[in-house]
This record gives sequence, structure tokens and C-alpha cells, in this order.
Amino acid sequence: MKGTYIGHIWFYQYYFSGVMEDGPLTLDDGTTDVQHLLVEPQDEHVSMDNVLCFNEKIPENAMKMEEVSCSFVGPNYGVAQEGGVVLKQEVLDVMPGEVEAGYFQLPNDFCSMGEDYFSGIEFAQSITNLDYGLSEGLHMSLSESPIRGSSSDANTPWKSDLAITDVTECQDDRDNFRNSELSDTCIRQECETSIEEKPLKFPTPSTIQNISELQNIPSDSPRGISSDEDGGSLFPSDFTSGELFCSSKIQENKEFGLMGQNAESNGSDGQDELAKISNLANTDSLTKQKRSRKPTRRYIDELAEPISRHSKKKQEVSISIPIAKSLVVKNREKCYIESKTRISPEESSVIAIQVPFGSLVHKECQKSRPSDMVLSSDNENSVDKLEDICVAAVSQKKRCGYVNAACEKKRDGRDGFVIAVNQKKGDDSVTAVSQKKRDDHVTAVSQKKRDDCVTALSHRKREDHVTPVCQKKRDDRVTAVSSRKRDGHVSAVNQKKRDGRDTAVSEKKRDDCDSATSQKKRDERVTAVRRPEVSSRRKHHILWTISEVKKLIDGVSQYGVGRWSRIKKLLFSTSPHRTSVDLKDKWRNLLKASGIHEQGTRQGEKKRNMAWRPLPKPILRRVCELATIYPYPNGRKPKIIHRVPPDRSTDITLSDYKRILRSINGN
DNA sequence: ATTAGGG
DNA sequence: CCCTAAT
Repeated sequence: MKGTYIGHIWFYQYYFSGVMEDGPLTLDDGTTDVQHLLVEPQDEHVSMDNVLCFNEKIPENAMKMEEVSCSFVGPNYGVAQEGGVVLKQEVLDVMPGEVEAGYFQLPNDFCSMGEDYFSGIEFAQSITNLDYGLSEGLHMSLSESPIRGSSSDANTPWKSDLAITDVTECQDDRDNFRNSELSDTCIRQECETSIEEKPLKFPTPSTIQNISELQNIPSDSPRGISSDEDGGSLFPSDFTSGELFCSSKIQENKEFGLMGQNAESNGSDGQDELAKISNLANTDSLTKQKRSRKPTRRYIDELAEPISRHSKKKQEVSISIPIAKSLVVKNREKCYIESKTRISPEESSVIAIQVPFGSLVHKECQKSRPSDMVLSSDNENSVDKLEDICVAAVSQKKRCGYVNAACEKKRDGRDGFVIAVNQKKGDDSVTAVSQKKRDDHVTAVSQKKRDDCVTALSHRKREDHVTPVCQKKRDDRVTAVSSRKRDGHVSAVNQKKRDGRDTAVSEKKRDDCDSATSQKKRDERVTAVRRPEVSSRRKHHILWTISEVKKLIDGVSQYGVGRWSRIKKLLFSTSPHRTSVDLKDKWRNLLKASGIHEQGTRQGEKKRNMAWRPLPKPILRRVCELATIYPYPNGRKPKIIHRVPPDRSTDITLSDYKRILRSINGN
């Protein structure tokens, strides 16, 4: 439930954008969500996902896609299948286990599809192209194509591979996690494959174009195609340095290898049409496949991991964002491989670099809370909440203007992603699943803290779930990364300002959580980064929404002034971020705003009040009424009375002044 | 733990 | 909002 606030905002935006409507939201699967999250970071990937999703939704396209994916998936038992499955999952929520069924069915579809299938293949190719364009690192996979060709006798296998690749692309993000499982194998293969891959280039520029069209990644696609060798076109020359590249390639290779095997097994399916696709297609597909997968992951990781790391090794920090992305992806892999070994050095550098980044990380915790809050608030009145959220969002934006601005770029693509993330968060927080960990870590902490911790924990869990395979590395890296990403994106987005108080309070908790959650390396990194950030950033004020103000007023009218704790309990139980003190302060502010005790002072003051008092008149009116009934400080009625005497003196002066004026005027 | 109040 | 003091 919690973490809603942000989530709502995002949702709101999301709906408006209409991009992800069905996809992310519908996804129940935590894994899927995660994938989305991961994917989002990459604009390209995101767009792809969206496209794919749409396609799926669209009857025709969807049919093709599914069929293709299935057919392809079938062959690639491991990777491809996963990809295909993932897609289905997104749409249908199909579980992994179910995938098999889909897999089996696919062959039928494939056969029945026949020529249609072929068209589907085109689609796949286009997709592949997209992938290709998207997955910068994929070009590496090309090397595999030859391998496959040799290994897989018939074209069909290739076809399947291609199809798989396409599917995979769509799912790349999602697959990435899964890929992680494969990662072990991939890693092994990486070294071998990576070398071979480079030499191979993708033969089909046309496909690339198609891809670019689909993905809207004009620059990237060309680059990807032409640059298989270059790899670097996207990446700075420095960047291309073997390690990163290798890492990405390795993953791809792994996948590829898996794919290839699968494809071979599938070979029996071999449709004539598929055969048409021929080696080229195969190579392309292979290449694409490889790329797509790894890139995704890396990309995600990368997001999580600031460019700083990259900069470390490569000085590429200054690289443009797109480039940075690609780099990030590659780097990510590299990091992935190297992570353990290098971590210490990277971290040191990272930390230094991350300083800015760190702030984002720090936000993570904050974010989680805001989201939670939001959720809670949402519960109340959807409409009101929406408005509130909007308002809050707006206000937040203002406040966090700089942050938002920074995030805006990615934001579009990410919105969907973010939403998904939020959902996840919410789910996690709410879900019993996460509780275990949470309890373990957080249990001791009070609920408030717990929420914060929970969010943090949930993140971790999520990661864990998503990346079951490479847990060690992944956990360290991914968690850190994901958290970062999240922080960066979400926090930036949310940036809402979590109550200063909460943040302050949570700080300790947070630390605890962090430490508890990842006592691993993360502590060193994140904590180090985070704590400072936290200290610097805390103090986020959550905007009071009109609905909240209304509730407060109702509470005051019901329980009278001064019963803040009661009002809090009864009316604000859902909004953990509003404490009794907050209520009190807010009431105080409302009184000021209402001008009740304003004493009819000068116009200047009134105007000034008006300026900072956007409250609706009815609300102000109610406040005034209540104020009269319940003078603010409980016993303060007298105060009002007190007010009179002072006024009198003041009045006298004024009257005198007026008289003087009159006299003057009269004269 | 709550509340009032100042900063 | 934050923090403190008083209760």
C-alpha cells in the first residue's frame, strides 16, 4: 500500500502518457515488474517494450508476436524461451511454469502459421533490428551466428533463433534478470565468444533501419549495425576497452549459446519459410539476441550504477547520455564480471563520483516512504487523492525542480517503469513475501522505520527474486544499482519530500535497514554514500493536500483542538507521514491562513497572507468557525480576548491616525 | 507519549 | 518542518 504516493503520481502520468497502460500495470508478476523497472532506464529498450506490448495488445500484431515468440521460444529452451515467456507473462501474466505449455503450443501455431509465420518472421526481424539497434552490445553476438550456423544445421533453427531474439528483445529487460541465471554459463562463454563476436558484423542494414523505425533509435541502430566492430561508435573508444565489451559479449554469448542449442533441438520444426530466412537472418537474429539481452541487464544495472563507475575506468564520464547508456550497459556487464574483484577500487572511485549520484541513492529510502504514503493516502479517496497527488506532484516538482529536470529526459520512458517499480514496492511492502526479510532486518525497528526499511528491503528482495542466479554479484551490484536507479529515478521523481521529520527519524532506521539489508559491500558503498546524502538532503516537506486539510478540519471539529494524537490516529492512520505534531502545526498554519487571529491588521499583512494561502474559501471559512469554537491553544480562548486589548491600543492609534487624516482631508 | 510553542 | 520543553 505504501509508496503509493509516488506511485500514483506516476500512474497518473502513466495513464496520461497512455504508453504503458496495460503492460506494466497489469503485470502481477514481481519479476515482470522488476524487469520493467530495469528496462525502463533504457529509453530505447523501454520504447521497445512499449511497442511490443502494444503489438501484443493489437490483435494482429499480438498474434504474430506471440506466435513468433512461441516458436522461437520453443527452440531456445533456455534463453529464448524465457524471453518468449516473459512477453506472455507481461500480457497474460503467465507464470514461468506455464511457459512450457505455451512453448509446446507454439509449434502448432508456428506450423499453422506457415506463411503467416513468415510474415511474423519479418516482424521478428524488424524486432530483431530494433533489438539490434537497442542492444548495442549485441553486435557481439554476431560472432555466434556463424557458430550457430555450424552447430545448427537447418535454417529453421536460425529462424527460431531470430524469432527468439526478437522476443528476447522485447523481454530483454525482463530477460535480463533471467539471463542472470544464465549468466554463469554466459560468463564462461563470454571470453570465448566475445572475441569471435566482434569480427562478425551484422549484414542487414535494412533490418537495422526497420528497427530504428520501430524503436525510434535512429542513431543507435545504425551505429549498432555498422559498429559491430566499433561497438565503440556508441561507446567512446576508451570505453570499448576489452573488459566491458567482453562482459557484455559474454552474456550475449551465453544466451546465444543457449539459444543455439535450443534452436538445434527445435530444428525439427524447420519450416520452409524459416529456412528462407537463411543464415543472414540467423546471424542477425543471433547478434541481436545476444545484444538485446545483455544490454538490458547492463543497462539496468547501469542505471542503478551511476556513470561514475564508468568514468572511473574510462574517463567517459563526459560522454553524452546515449553513449553513456550504452557504455553503462557494457560497463555494467564488465562490472558484473569484474564486480567482485574490482569493486574495491571502483567503489572508491564510484563513491567519489557518485557523490551527486549518492544523493539519489539516498532518495531511495525517501522515495519508498513517499510512495508508501501516497498509497495510504490514495486509499482514502481516489479522486481526492488523485488531485492531491497531482498537487503534491506539482509541488514536488517545483521543489525538486532540479532533480526532476535531470530525470525528465529518461522520465518519459521510465514512467511506465517507475510505475511498475512503485507497484512492486507497494506490493512488496504489502506483500507477505517480503515480510520475512523485512521482519528479520527491520522487525526490531518501529513501524515507521519499518516502512522505510521495508521499502529498502523490498528493493533488495525484488532484486533477489529477479536475479536468483548470480545472487552474489547481482545482489551486491544489482541491489546497489537498482537502489541507485530507483533513487535516481524514483527519488528524483518523487522527490517529494518526505517529511523532514520522517527522513530524520528514518535516518537511523534507514541506516539500520541498510546495514541489515545488505551488510555486504553495499553497506560500504551505499551506506557511505547514503548517509552523507541523507544528512544533506533530509528535510522534505510533504505538501498538505486539500483532502488532508479537510480531514484535519473534520478531526478538529470532531475532537476539538489539541487532540492531535487522536485525530492522527483516527483520521490520519493511513498517512504515516503526518504526525500529531504535523497536524498541530498544520492547524496552526491554517489558523494563520484563515486570518482568524489576524486581527484585521493591516492590509499589507492580509495581502501577504492571501498570497501564501491558496486554501479554498470553504476550508478557510471552516477553519475560522472552528477557530472561534476552539481557540487554538486549547485554553487560548482568552488569547483571542487578549487580542482585543492590544488591538484596542492599535485601534486607537489607527483611529487617531484616521482622524488626523480626516482632519487633513477635511481641511 | 502528547502537546505547546519557538525557530 | 524541526526541535525543545513541559506535562
